[in-house]
Amino acid sequence: MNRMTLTELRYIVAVSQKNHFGLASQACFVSQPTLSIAIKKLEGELGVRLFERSSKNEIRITEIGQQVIDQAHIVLQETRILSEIAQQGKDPLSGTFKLGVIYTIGPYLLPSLIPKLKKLAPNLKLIIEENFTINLYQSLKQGVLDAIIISYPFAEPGIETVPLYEEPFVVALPRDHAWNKRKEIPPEDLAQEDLMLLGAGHCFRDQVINACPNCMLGNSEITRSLEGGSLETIRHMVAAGTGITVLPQTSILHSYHDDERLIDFKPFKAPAPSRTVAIAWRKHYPRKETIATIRETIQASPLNGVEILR
Amino acid sequence: MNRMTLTELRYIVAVSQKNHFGLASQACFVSQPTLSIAIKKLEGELGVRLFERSSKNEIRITEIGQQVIDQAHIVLQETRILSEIAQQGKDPLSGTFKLGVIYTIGPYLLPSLIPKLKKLAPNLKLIIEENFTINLYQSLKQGVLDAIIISYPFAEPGIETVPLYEEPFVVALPRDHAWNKRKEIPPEDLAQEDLMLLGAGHCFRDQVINACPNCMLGNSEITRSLEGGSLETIRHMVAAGTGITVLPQTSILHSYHDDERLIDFKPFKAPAPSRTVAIAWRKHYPRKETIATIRETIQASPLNGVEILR
DNA sequence: CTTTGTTCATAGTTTTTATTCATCACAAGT
DNA sequence: ACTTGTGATGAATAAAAACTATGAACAAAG
Repeated sequence: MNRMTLTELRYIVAVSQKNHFGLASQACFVSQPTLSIAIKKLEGELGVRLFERSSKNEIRITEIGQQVIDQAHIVLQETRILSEIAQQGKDPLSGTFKLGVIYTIGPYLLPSLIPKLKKLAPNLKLIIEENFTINLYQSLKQGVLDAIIISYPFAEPGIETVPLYEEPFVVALPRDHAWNKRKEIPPEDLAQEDLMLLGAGHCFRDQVINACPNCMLGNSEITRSLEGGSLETIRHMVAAGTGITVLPQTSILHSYHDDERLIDFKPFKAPAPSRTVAIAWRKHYPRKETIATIRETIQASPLNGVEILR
Repeated sequence: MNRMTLTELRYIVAVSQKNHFGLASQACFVSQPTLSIAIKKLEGELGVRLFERSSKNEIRITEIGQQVIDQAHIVLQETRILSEIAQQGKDPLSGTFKLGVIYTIGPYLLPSLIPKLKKLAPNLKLIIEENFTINLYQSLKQGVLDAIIISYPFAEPGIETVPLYEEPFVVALPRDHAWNKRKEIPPEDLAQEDLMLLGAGHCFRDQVINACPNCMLGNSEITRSLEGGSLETIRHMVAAGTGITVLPQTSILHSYHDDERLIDFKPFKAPAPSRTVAIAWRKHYPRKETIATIRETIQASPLNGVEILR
């Protein structure tokens, strides 16, 4: 079982154009016998004579030969299109890229990242999903997402990560809070206060709990009613004087609204608790250059108060 | 410069369907390394990664890979169509066949031949051209016609002929002609009469002149005015008593009209002059079977009074 | 009637490509 | 650690495609 070849199709097209085996073979950069044999083989496979050869004078294309050559043109045209498709796909900054970001990073990172990427890679269609780490990981593993931006610790088999930056946590107090004269807050002091945290599932919640011993002892009803809320919601509640919270440094950049005047941000006492933000992808993901571009874009002009990690 | 292969396209389509190199290789009846290497080569040529391989679990198709595979489907589909076209063209009794016939044979041969061929080869589209031998020959040589039916002598370089049948000439007299009691006419007697002949260009004219010595001595004005006429026109004139003529035997079969009663047909004295009707084609013409069918059809039920030649 | 030139076909050989078998490296589960 | 399933790799082999040289057919010119 021997099948027809694109080369053979190129040969018969050349013969049909030159009306001459010798000239056609030159046009194909092969010797004349090569072309003769290839066409003979193709004719044998198809079971039809494509050309009428007369010693002198020109070649004549048979009726069926003309139909076959017309179709060969179509086949070759489609292969050319295939090459073009691949050619366009070569650009790592083209096509669609699906990026997942956890809830507690997205609102602070994306507003600056997306316009920069759009400028740097106008042909890259970026699709963003915000979700919990666990859901992003599932989507990444299944191939629904191309990369995700999460917070350490994050180590999964078959997934590679690179840290992007480290951002310290800060304490957010109402202006009239008793601590508003303090320069810095030791993490263990938070145990005394009504600390509002995000619901379960947010890794930021766990990180804060880890960083601040016993802070969950005074676990109030307010905290429970915050399940499903966002950091922004909690910030509003701080402004309203409901309690205090811990926020990532980068969220302060977004405090250009009214809350700003009603909230005091206090750094933690060194060593301040912090989180490491990283980008993760499947180990065998083929478009690593695209990820590198995103990574560089984030690190080239980092958000305020974070430390770039290389 | 190394080009993509249809086999490679079949491989990537198989992998996309099986999501598994091993299974795909089985589906293609090759070993797994064969398939791996072929795909690697194709990816190298296209400059894009088509599949994301993870050791465990299934293969994932990249975004660009999916586009390439979609296009590969199209290419393969078009090659299948090409094969089908060739398959249909295999039937020698399909397609178009252009047959040329000289003026003095067409009207007598074609009325019986065409229906027979239509029944025998319903898929064969027959196109008929009637013309002088010289014009038919030109068209045959140029490939405009596939075969021609002519009268001997006919020998041209690059053209093959096979005789079909031999038909005697007969003399056509008005009923009231002086010769109407004679059983047969010696060719040389025609010199005495007002013989009407076709115009120059008709080979039948030359054949009659050759067969009947001196018949052109009494070359009348009538004969000259017949330039451009047909045998049927001349026959009408015989019926009208204008003169006598020589006709091929097969034309009598068509004398079912009124002229019949007004014309006497007399055979020539043996050896009666005759013409050999033959079919001719280019030596390298590829559809010889089609010609054989036409030839057999003509010879299977010959016209009245002709002798089949093999 | 031979010679010459053109053209495609064929033979024999070489080079290139495709394929195979055996084995490796890797990651997941057990 | 061991086993299993996966694709990749290396060396050897089979298959194909390619080339050079030559042949056969034939038309045109001497």
